[in-house]
Amino acid sequence: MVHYRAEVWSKASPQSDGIKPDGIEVEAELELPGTAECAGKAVDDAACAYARVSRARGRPRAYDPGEVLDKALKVFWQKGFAATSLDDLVEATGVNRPSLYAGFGDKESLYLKAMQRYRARTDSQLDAVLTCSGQNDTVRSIIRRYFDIMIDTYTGEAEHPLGCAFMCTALNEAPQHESILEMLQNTIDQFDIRFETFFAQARDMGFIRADQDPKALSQMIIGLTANLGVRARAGASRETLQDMVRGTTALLFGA
Amino acid sequence: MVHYRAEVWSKASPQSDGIKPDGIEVEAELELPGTAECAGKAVDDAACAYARVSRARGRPRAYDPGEVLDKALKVFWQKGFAATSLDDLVEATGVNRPSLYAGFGDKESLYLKAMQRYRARTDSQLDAVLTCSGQNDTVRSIIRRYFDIMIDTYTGEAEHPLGCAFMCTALNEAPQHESILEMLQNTIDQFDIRFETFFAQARDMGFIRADQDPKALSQMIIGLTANLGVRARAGASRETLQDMVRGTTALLFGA
DNA sequence: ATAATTTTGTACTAAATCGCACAAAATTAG
DNA sequence: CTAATTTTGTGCGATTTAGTACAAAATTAT
Repeated sequence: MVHYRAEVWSKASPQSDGIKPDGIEVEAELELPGTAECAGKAVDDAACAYARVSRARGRPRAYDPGEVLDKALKVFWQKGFAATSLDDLVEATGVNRPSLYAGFGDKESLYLKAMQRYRARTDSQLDAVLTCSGQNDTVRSIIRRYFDIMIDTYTGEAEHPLGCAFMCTALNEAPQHESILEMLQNTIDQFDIRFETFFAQARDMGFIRADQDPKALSQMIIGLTANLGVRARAGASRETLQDMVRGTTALLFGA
Repeated sequence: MVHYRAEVWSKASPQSDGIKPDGIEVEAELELPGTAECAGKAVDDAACAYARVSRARGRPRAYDPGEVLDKALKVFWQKGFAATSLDDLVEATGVNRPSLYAGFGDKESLYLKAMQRYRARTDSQLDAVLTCSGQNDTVRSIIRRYFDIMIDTYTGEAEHPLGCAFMCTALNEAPQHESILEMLQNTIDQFDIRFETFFAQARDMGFIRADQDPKALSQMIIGLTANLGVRARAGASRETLQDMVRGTTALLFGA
């Protein structure tokens, strides 16, 4: 897959000829897979009028950044941040050391990027499931589908289940790495917002009892999620986790 | 504090003169703080008739093993297992490297011992609180006292709260260290037993509704505990955590 | 006192680790 | 075709790390 690069610069200098005036800083660079046309369209869609899309000059990258992040994530998820060496990452990604640095920064930066990808993936999965569209779905069935996704994530792929990547690796590093702490806080905040919104909606639509506080429900679901994420890493089987979900959601939302 | 050592051996060779017959293996060694008499009494209390209690020969230890484990725990709790170096431990404990090895084994073994101490401390705190003695206490008040203890543990001592030591450090290492995984599983199992027993009792005594499954309730409480342990490490204040407990316990057990 | 025993503390070794220097390779621009 | 640019890949250097060897120190046993 060939990649194209879009340089985006300030709208204060309106030129659409694709030539950046001197003295104007490039504000962002985007990696765009596919053909030049498709890359250009992506830039249009993003309403970046003052951008230049072109095949990057110089020797082309031999790796796909997304794939590399996925491979790096696997290693971090398994071994944790501190115990993962750059040699591990070089071996797992197939990208040599200076290229990793050039492409992703140091180990901490690479870890953050890999975790962002993990989060983005989960987020988009949850976006698809966690909306109270009304009608056929009950809150209980929606929440159970949510837990199905999380159980999949926590037990999937590897021979041994790896649990929740955030709890299992980021928690460990939080006191020593400010940036990781921030990412962790941010992730928790997003989770809170997601569920509080969901349950507030559900209550407004009459799907849960009025005495069930959305914030408290939210904390219960997030707590159960944490519980699943921990137990998966401790070796609990998918079935065990599913049983947990059955019992607890019955308690909260009725059998 | 001077320490005494009790050698205990097989009851198959009944001699109470304190002299171990040749060919009989020493079965256990106990460290006993205090005077020789007090050490002897401890052995009596433990019904170890065939034991010899004496001041250990050779140069006496310059450190108290329990204090050293506490100091080591602090470091592991803060930095995690992998990122804690032996130099860190030497500095924190004041015990030099070969003495650490002689006294506690390698880093993994020291970590396990420190965590066992953490667990033992929590266990004894919970033993004192988590019994359904009936009468004045409601399940809700007992559970809230339980959460008070956990919040204390998760936010106490250090300037920045360190969260749950098991979730924050052992989870990270579980896939790479069989012994840590086992300890983690064991800890989870004990928690399950503790709460399932408690809620089963509570239900038998009519303190909770018959439709509230003890296993499900247990999972909810453990999940909330996990939630607290995570958020503490992410920087949540004691008050925030207490609010969480108020809301969720009200949801489960009534306001 | 002297021997036996155990812990302490210094100093060391071998291996691992992070991050980078530098030349070669691959591509675009002119 | 030549210059400019960017990535690749080998290899290295400085530092950190886990674990240990060994002599000195402190104590008990005889």
